[in-house]
Amino acid sequence: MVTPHGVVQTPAFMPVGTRGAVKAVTARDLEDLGAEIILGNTYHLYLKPGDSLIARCGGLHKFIGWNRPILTDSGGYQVFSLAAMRRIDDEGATFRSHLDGSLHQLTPERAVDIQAQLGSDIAMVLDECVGPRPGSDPGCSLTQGSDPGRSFTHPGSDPGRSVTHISADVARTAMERSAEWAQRARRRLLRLREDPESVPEVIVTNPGQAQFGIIQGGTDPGLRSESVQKTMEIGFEAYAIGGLSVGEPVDVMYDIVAHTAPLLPGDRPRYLMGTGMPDDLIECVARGVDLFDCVLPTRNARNGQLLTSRGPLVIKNARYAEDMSPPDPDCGCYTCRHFSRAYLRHLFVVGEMTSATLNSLHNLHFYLDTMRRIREAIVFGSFEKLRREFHQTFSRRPQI
RNA sequence: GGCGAGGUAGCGAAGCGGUCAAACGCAGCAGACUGUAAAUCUGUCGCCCCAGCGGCUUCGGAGGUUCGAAUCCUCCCCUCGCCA
Repeated sequence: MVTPHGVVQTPAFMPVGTRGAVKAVTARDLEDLGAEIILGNTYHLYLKPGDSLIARCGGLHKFIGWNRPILTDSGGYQVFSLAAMRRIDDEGATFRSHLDGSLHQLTPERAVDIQAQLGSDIAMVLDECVGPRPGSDPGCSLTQGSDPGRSFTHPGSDPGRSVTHISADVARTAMERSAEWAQRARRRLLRLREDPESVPEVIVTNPGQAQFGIIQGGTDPGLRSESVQKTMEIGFEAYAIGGLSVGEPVDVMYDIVAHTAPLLPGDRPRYLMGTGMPDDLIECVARGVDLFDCVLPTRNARNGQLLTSRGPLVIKNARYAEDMSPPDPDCGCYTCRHFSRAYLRHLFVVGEMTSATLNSLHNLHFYLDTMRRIREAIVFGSFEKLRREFHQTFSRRPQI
């Protein structure tokens, strides 16, 4: 995949740096780990420090000291994850800021403008992501929403662990609206490309920015097909599969990927948004995916879970208190080369910041190395063997 | 030696006649986490078990009052503070 800031080998994994930083690690760490592209978030960077500020500072790459490719998500995921504090209508999404409670409207056009100012190499269109997890009442809150001014839940409240079904209605509405929004986003970007003077309030900091459309449609293959058709009619540099890994059973996710990916152009990267566990990566590569991002390696690292060649390892468990072996004996990362489980457990238990850093370095290494191995296996014809290996190591998690 | 305050589960700390195996916090133990409101959240947390509105032993110690005591009374032990 060729971008203004360099080439990305695919299949690729993008570490998530929502607010302009991959939590707990430095840009140099990421370079050393071999990360070729990272992800940033429109919604978060718009709220702080603001896209205009970043534009005035020369764009996101310069601002964060990362000169390799960046993909920015549109804020579509926040439409989903902040369900309790936003309202959606055809125009766009109105958010109650999670930082200070202020109201903000994110429209498809605005999401394009913000990303133009950020100057990422790949901009995502604003979409409406739906799934079983966040909304307390997904069946209706997705479209109606209550007044975002009053419905304020606190981070700790964790509203939606319970899995409910996404009604076909809701999935269709979200899919159709996403397609409308995609159309508007494309129109906006083309205008910025062709006649930037006509939009003086936007500083385009990366003229070579690509724009990806996003396929929605929930867990219904028919809706997915429709979404592919509508989105490809508009025409984007490439396409992403959204609305998965949002609480549905993993097998359903696999099936939808298997259905959807082959419908997308084979000569363009197919991006599966927000996935997944290590075995999900290889399973979805097998189904045609080229690009991934996921907070799992970094978040789980901070929460004490290491992903290793032997499977998940919860470093905080008491059994590692005096275990002087490395987290993963087969891993060559900085953490595994230098530190023991006993020490890493201690760092976690006492809450040292280094814990987050060392755990994150390991997990990111594991993810990036997994992608390297997948690429090699494809070239050398050992893909199925590698796939079996991952399947055995990360055997199916129990489904709800 | 005198006066005062207090001794509750690993620690801190509520409770002051029944609904108390005892709130809450911490520590401990386990789990969750998938386009990051997350260095977060959830469960568990006296002992036993066939895990139940189950059994057993608890609230410094010993007696007592009461149908019933962590809660009331008596004596004792021990901490801390002030004064000698």
